Amino acid sequence: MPKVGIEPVRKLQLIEATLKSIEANGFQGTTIVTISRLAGMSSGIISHYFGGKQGIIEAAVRHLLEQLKQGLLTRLERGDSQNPMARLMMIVETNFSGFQQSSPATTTWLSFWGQATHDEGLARLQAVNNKRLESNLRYSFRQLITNPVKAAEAARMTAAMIDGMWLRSTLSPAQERNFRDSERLCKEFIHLQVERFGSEV
Amino acid sequence: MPKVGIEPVRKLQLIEATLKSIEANGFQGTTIVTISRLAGMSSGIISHYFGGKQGIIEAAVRHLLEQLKQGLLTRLERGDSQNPMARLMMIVETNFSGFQQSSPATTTWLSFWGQATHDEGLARLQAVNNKRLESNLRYSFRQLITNPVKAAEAARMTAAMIDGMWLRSTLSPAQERNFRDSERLCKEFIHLQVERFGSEV
Amino acid sequence: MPKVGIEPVRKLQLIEATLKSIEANGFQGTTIVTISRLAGMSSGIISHYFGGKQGIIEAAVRHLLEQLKQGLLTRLERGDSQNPMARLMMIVETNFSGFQQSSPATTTWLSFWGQATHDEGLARLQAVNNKRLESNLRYSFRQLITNPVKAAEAARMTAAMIDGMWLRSTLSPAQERNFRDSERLCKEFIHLQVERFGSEV
Amino acid sequence: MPKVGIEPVRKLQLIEATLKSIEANGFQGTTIVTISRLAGMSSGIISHYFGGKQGIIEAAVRHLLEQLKQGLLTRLERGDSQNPMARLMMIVETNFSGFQQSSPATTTWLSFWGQATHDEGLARLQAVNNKRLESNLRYSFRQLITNPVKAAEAARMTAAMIDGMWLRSTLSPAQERNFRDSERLCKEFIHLQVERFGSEV
DNA sequence: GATGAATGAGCCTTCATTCAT
DNA sequence: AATGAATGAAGGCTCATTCAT
Repeated sequence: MPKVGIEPVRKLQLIEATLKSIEANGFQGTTIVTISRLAGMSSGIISHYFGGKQGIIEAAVRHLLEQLKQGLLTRLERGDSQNPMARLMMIVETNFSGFQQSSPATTTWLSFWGQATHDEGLARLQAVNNKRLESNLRYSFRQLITNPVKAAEAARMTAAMIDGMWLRSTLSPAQERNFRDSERLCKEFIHLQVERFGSEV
Repeated sequence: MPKVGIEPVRKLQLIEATLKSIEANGFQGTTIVTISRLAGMSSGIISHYFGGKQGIIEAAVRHLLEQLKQGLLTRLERGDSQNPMARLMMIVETNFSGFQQSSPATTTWLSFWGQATHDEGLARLQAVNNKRLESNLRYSFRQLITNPVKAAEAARMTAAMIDGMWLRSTLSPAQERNFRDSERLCKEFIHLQVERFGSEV
Repeated sequence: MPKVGIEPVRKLQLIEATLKSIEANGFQGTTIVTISRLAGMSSGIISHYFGGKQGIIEAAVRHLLEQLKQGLLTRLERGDSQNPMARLMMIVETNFSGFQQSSPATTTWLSFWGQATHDEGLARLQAVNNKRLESNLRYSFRQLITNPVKAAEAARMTAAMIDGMWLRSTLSPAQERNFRDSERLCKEFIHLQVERFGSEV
Repeated sequence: MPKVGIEPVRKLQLIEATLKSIEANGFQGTTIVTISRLAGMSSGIISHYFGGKQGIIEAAVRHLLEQLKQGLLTRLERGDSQNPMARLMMIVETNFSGFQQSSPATTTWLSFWGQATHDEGLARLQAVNNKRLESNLRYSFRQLITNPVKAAEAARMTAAMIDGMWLRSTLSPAQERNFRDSERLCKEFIHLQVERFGSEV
């Protein structure tokens, strides 16, 4: 009798081990062995399930992106997704939520980004994610700012500020990180934009 | 006759070769051999002068940081460094100037950042640079915004927006990069902050 | 009810899959997996039935040798096996018959030979086969050539020519292979030997 | 001061180690490690000088082919190369000379042949060698046998007999190998051909 | 009997480092 | 001071074998 459904389980275990390893050892320090050891499995299993190291790395990125996507969807379901300003706040919160669980994902993301410029597959995933954030923001800004050019610019600036806050926090010494403040400032920036340009109707 | 000062020349040539190699081959694709070949020297020379690969990488980062620092100093000397708003504009311009010379430095920076979270030496250098940008901005904002908390927040937001714009541009497909717009939006954000909080005196 | 005789069937299917795989992927490219997949069975079955990869390879060689042996027997039954010259022709035809069915066996044989010098089991099988060909030829030559030394030498030379023609054809580019000619020349050589030494009675 | 000419020396040492390893361990059993250990060097040296395992294997084959070629040239210089029959004898002797030095080359050749069917580079080298033998034989046969078709066939048959004798000897148990006899029979075959068809002028 | 998930030894390759010259 | 030949540890990958089911 075949163990039905063992494959998805193993894959998830290995992806989580990959993220742990990148957090602990960095992107360069992460090898087939560090991953498989963290997962409590043999080294051969990775090629078995993902075709190779490249495969599991991309799978791990997709996993993180999916989590981010689901995080926003969950927030939208719970809250007042019809209210544009509330939706903007949810977007910000979603993008900072990864920080609340210590710095695991943080380091991982940056490692991926650093790799993306020289890795076709990762670059594409990254580009999709970047566009999604900006387009999500633009959608709501347009409901608050009549001038479409201003709305688009507000979205672009907000996206940049979110990423910038996130990047600078990640690169700061641990004790100086203040994600709460970062999140607050991003939200204030959104309010500022809407106050300034929202009345230009 | 001692060949006075031959060492600094060699070192500079090697650092420039390092940056060229990272631009051409990526961080991973850069090896002792690719660097030394680009510099027209032997592979052993790198350990000789920098103690190892790690050494030349850090030296290259220091070189880029120094260039950034000098870029601002040069602009301040040429322009009206007494005018706070003019000085803020110069800071923005300096941080986007790297882009004007194609994407060499761009890729390099991101590679370094990705590496920094797991590299003591790089992390320290990066932290120093991050603080300098924010403190430079804060110094001028304080002359324009009376409320010191607001001035500090404006500096932090501006720094984040600069880095975020830079990051997103770097990760975007080449044809979509628009550094001019990025620079303009950062400047507009500064004006917006000053308009909004500058009159609160 | 015991499934009598299921094992021989499985074994034959696996041996045929082995030959197919060697033909398609080469000796090196043939793995437990390529074989078992071609046979539509699990990879574990091979160790189960043959004790390991080595086992199924030897079984496949035995299978080919047996086919060769049966090929001659069939020809002898059909033809005039009492006529020494006719029997010699049949031996030649049998040894070239493998070629008529494309190049499958061809590649396989050479792979086995290359392996045989460092594989006890294969070497023994190979030696048996070589001796059989020569002794088969000698038996008929003795009925045509009185001098037993000359008969033995004729057998040895004929065997060498058959193998040599076969080898050179196999190693030639596909378009240059001419098995018909090879077979004809071997037959002519036999006639030449008999003409020359057969009358020495 | 660069060690001028060290490269050819190292390459030759490594090629000889490769042949030794194939003789001792077989083609499959020959690895980067077995070669480099036999050469008394590190494993990295092979990729350093030959670009990889494939590179050193092909270099080894070229080495053997070159030896064969030079063997014939040397014989032709020493003997009466103008005499067609003498030249034919030299060709036979050259092709059996490898045997005199124990069975090293013997095993190696067969390993290469077995590999050639699945290796582009080896196949080409092998084809060149095969053609050379046949064309060398044909050249002399034409001076002895007027009928060009018969001369070509004699060349083809002789080439096949040489290879076949060689192959069967290699695959025979050591004690049964009789290279002297093999060589003699090949020579007798040539005489037989010339006796039979040479007078057909 | 039969499966196929999992193992892990062994392979080739890369590359920072060393050191005799 | 400078070279570059040589090293060998470490990486990713393959694949015959094992074994719980």
